[in-house]
Amino acid sequence: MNGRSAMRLARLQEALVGGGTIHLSEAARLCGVSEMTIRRDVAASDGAIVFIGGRLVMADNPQFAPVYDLDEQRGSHYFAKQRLCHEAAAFIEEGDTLFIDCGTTLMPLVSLLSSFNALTVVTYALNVASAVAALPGVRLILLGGLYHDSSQSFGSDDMDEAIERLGINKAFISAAGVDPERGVSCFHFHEVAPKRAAIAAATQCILVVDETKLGVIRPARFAGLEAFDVLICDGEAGQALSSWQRHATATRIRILLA
Amino acid sequence: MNGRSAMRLARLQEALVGGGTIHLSEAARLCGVSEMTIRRDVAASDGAIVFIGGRLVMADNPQFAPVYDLDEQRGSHYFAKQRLCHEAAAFIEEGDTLFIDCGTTLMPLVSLLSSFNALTVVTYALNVASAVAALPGVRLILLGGLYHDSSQSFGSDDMDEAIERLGINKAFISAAGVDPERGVSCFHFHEVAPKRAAIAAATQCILVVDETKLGVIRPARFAGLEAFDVLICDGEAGQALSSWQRHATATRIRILLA
DNA sequence: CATGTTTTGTGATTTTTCTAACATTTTTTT
DNA sequence: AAAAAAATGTTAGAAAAATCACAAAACATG
Repeated sequence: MNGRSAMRLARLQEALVGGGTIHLSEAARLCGVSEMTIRRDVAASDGAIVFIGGRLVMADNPQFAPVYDLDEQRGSHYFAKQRLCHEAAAFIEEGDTLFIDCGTTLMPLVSLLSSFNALTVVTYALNVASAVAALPGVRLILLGGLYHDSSQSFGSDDMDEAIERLGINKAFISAAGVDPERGVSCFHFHEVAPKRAAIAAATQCILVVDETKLGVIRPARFAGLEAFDVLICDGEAGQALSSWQRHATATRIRILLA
Repeated sequence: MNGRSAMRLARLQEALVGGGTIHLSEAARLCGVSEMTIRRDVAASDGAIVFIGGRLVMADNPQFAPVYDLDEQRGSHYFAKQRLCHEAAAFIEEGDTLFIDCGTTLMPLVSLLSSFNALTVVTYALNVASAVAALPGVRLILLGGLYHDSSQSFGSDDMDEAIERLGINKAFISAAGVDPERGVSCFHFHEVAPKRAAIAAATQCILVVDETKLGVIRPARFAGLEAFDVLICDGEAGQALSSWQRHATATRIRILLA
C-alpha cells in the first residue's frame, strides 16, 4: 500500500465511521480518482473497508456486528458466543455497574446492553470500549494504559487500584482455559491484574467460556474455579458435562448451558 | 404477503438481527426455496429487510444506511485538516513520544504516522486510540477514565499525574478557540486537565487549528498563546494574518501556514 | 534529462445480480 | 374432483459489478 492510497482510505474511513455506506462512484468522486483506483485501494488495504455490492462499508468497526457472511460466522463460533452472551445478559439489571473482560467472547454482550438506559460498563479492552461508546444509555469507564495488540486491551501498574475504587456489581470474565484443578487461565500476563481486581471487587462473578476452553490450561492463571458464582458454557458435546457438574457442586459454582 | 412468506421472512430476520448480512443463495438454502422466492418475499415485505448487492440486511442496520455526500462541507474541511496535519507531521522524528489531543483536527496526523516504526503515542481520545491501535509500528498509551461522548475522549481526576509520569516529547494540541489576549480554549472542561498536563510535560508544544478558530473564545480556557512553540494554521484568508504575526513576535510563537 | 518504476486510467471481458415472462406446482374454491 | 387462484420454479435477457490487460501519466533516481 502506498502513501496516497492510505490517505484516500483514511478519508473514506472517516466518512464511513459511524456507519453508512457510500457507492463506489461516490467514493471515486470524493477522492478525485477513478473507481478502479478505489477498488485497488480497498483490495490492498487491511480489510477495514470492504465492498458489498458496489458499496463501501466499514468491516472491522467493532461498533457493529461483523459484515461477513453468516456461514463464516457460524464457523467462527459467532453463534455460540451469541448464545453464551444471551445467557449472560439475563443477569444484568438496570442500574448495574458491569465489568466486561477483553477478548471476542463477550462482544455480543455489548449489543445486548442497548435495551438498558442506566448501566455503567468498566473495561480495559479497546474493542469493548468502542462498542460501548456507541450506546447512548450506557456510561463507559475505560481503564487505560499501554496497549497490547494481542488482546486489544490495555495494561498498567495501577489498574488494580483503579478497579478497587469503582463499585463493580457484576463481573463478566472470559478465559482461554478452564480446568477444575488448575484453575482459570489466559494467554497474556497483563490481563491477570485487571481480571483479579475485577473478581475481587465484584459482588457477582460470571465466567463466560465456550466448551473448547474446558480442560485447557494457559500460561497465565488468574483465579480458581471457586472464585466464580456462575459458569456459562455451551454444552454441545455433553460428554465432559457430568464430570463438570461434580466439580460444580464441589466448588458451589452454578453451571449454565447456552 | 402470504403466511409462508411471512414465516420465511421472520426466519431470515432472526438470522439477521444483531447485524450481519446473508447472501441470497444462503437465504434460499436456509429456507429451502429458490432465490427468486426470497426476492419476492423481500420485495413484498414491509421493508424491514432489504437487498444490498445480492445480500440481505436489516434495513435499520445503521452500518448500511447510505451516507449521502457528506461532501464539500465536511470534505473541504477534511483536506484543510490534512494540510494542517501534513505540516504538523514534519516535526515528528523517529523515537518520539507524542501527545495527540482529542477532536477531529488531528485525525489525519495519525495516518501519517504509519511510516515511522518507533513512535509512542499518548492520547485520551477514543477515536485517536482506535486509529493508532491499527498502526503496527506505534506504541499506544491511552489515558482512560469516564467517557465523554461530546469529545470522544476520557476524563479522570488523576490524568494529570499520569501524564507527568510519561516522558512526552512533543504535544500536538487542538483547540476550539484561539485569541491573542484571551488565550486558547475548548468546549469541554474535562479536556482542560489533560491538555494542561501535556503542555507542561512536553518539550515542544504544537497548536494545530484551522483559521475558523482564530479570534474565537470558548468556555474552557486551558492555556495562553505563549505556552506554545508553534502554531500551525491554514491562512486561506490572509486578512487577519498580519495582526497575528504581530502577536507571534510578541509571544515568540512561530506561525506556520498550511 | 533520460530511464525505470509505480500509480492511475481506460476499455474489453467475465461474472454476478436484477428483472420479467412464462411454466409448473400447490392450495383453495366450487 | 375439476377449475380457479395463488405460490413457486425455471429460463432468458438486461443491467450492474468485478476482473483483467494494457496504455498513459506521475514519480523517483541516477
